[in-house]
Amino acid sequence: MPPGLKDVAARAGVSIKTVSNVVNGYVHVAPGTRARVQEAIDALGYRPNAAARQLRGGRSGVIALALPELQMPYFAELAGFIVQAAERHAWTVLIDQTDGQVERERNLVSGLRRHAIDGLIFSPLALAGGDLARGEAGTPMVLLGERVWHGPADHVAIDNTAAAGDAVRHLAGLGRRRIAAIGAQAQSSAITAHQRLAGYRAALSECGLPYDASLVVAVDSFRRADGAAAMAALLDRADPPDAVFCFNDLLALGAIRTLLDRGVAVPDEVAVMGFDDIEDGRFSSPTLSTVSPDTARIARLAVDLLAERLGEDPAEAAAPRELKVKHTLMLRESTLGR
Amino acid sequence: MPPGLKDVAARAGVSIKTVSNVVNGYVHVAPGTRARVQEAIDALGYRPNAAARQLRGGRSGVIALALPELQMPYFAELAGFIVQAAERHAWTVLIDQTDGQVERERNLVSGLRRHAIDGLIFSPLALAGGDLARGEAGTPMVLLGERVWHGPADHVAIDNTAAAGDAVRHLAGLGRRRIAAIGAQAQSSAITAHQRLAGYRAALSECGLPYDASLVVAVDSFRRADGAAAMAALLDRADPPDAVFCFNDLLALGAIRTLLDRGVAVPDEVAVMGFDDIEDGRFSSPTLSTVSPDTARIARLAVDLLAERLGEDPAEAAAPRELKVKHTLMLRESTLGR
DNA sequence: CTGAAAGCGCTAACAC
DNA sequence: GTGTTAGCGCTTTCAG
Repeated sequence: MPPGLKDVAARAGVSIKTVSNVVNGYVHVAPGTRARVQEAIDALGYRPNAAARQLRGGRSGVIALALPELQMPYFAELAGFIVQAAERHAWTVLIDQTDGQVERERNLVSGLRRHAIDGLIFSPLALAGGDLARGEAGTPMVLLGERVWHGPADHVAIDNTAAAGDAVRHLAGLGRRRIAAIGAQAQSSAITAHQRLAGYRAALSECGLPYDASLVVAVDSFRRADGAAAMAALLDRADPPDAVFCFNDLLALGAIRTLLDRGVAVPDEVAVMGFDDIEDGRFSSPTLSTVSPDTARIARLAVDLLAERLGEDPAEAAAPRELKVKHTLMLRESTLGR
Repeated sequence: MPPGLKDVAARAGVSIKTVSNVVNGYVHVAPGTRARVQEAIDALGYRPNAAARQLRGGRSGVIALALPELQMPYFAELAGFIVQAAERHAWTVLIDQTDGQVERERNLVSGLRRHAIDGLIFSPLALAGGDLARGEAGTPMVLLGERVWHGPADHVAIDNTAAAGDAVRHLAGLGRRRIAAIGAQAQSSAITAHQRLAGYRAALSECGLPYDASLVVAVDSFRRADGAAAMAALLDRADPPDAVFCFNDLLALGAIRTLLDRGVAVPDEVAVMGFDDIEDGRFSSPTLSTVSPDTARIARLAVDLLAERLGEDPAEAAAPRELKVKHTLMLRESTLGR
């Protein structure tokens, strides 16, 4: 049985309140008393009981981060940055993996969680906006990605459509004319894929290039293997593309692998762009040109938004806010050559 | 103010205990009563208060996972597997990043945490065994990696020394004679690096190859950039190696990048082995030969060990257990060629 | 099968 | 400056 406040109080010969004061760094404690209490604390190895504190005070000091899967480098990097940012607010981060399943995402958002959290940062994959109109009761949430959600949630995102457009314009600027896209998704709920596809189409027409639906390859998930398979399908065509825009870096890395396997030169014969700017792409061969979303900044903003919400009077809460984060193009060997 | 048990009780016209029974799935509740209570629960949107539950029952349903950094793919993959395994026990996982700093690792282990957890899975990097003799009071811990810890902690690990030896023997079996090592560490606390180095040396002598200290390159951390720099140093020598064993995959991928940059053929001129078998290595060019530790199994075992500890009577706790997990060699292009 | 009441460890009024 | 006391929301004896 771990020692409680009253054990410490007994040993120090003071009241429980005085111990509490010392523990919480209250100012008005006589130095002698403080010392005696501290001694007792150390001797007994006293640690405040987090559950009791929370029951009383209402806050757990824990925020949840819900994301599809830590195994995907982009989300792992994001999670790392979130944990770092949370530290500055003395928060600990709890991880919920949704595997991109609608059901699990729904549960999270509707507050069906077993554990007390002060806030939620949510990176949805499959979340259909409509059926989730009623937000989680009480706990503030910030959404990563475009606003597909019509509850009282803040969100921070880059402009996916514009970013995808930039990538395609870069490819077109290189003189590429048959630009394929890898990463379309069947389910209409895959908002990210839809936005990137929209950007791709917009940029194409803007550059005076025809839209050829057969150059758009759908994938089941955004993994290397999917990218590799999609690229193989593209190469099997009579008229293969001279460039590919992949909706994330993993797809691009998989595509490059297929290209090199088949002896196709990158970028000479086929240029490749990715999206996310994960570490892998900076050391792959060839290094990967990609859209860089400044993930560290996204993480910091998300955590800070949560902090603001927790600081404000719930009665006069500000309206949901949307923060746009700038993206940049990282141009490397997979489009520029060496 | 969220509704409590008593609100539900009032609405259903029963006592607080009956509601509690329904919530906890007690058997002996009259069907009619149950229905009425359930109706009230739904109407009010009642959710049990986790803090109060824990205060009463003692368990939080949360385990902590302490690791150096989610940004490193191996740890991200590990974390993903741990979260998955924890789900099967209805646990949520809370992440603590130590950045490999001794101070932070020490704090974690000595129980200086703000949040209530039922157990801890700890992947130490810099932890010096000696100064940490007294384990965390109460909460069970399982250590990932060799036993450098002399408190009451279980641990699960692969045999690093043997695994490193296997890697080097593979290289020697290919006819390589000047086998370098990248990943030695200055601090004596870096146990993993030491074990892999020991395996390297043992295998070398076993194969009748001389040990040349100048072929062992130390690094600050196990990142791609470090591997790239180390490889560059190796290539600048008068007599560069014909093979490199890197202490993890990131170092290996960095090394390969340098090799290709300099026009050195892999594996023809220099063969490269890594360690960890992260996803990246399966799609890199060339694909990476590596030691595969079966991370999913490690994660599952770690969580199950924790579960056992939590299930047992603390009075008659079993002695600390050590679980060895088998490793395998994944041989790919970076040593075998295409 | 259901109700009443005690108390988990802590904090915050409020006395002294 | 320090002590007393009343709950936070829940589970759990113990009665009925």
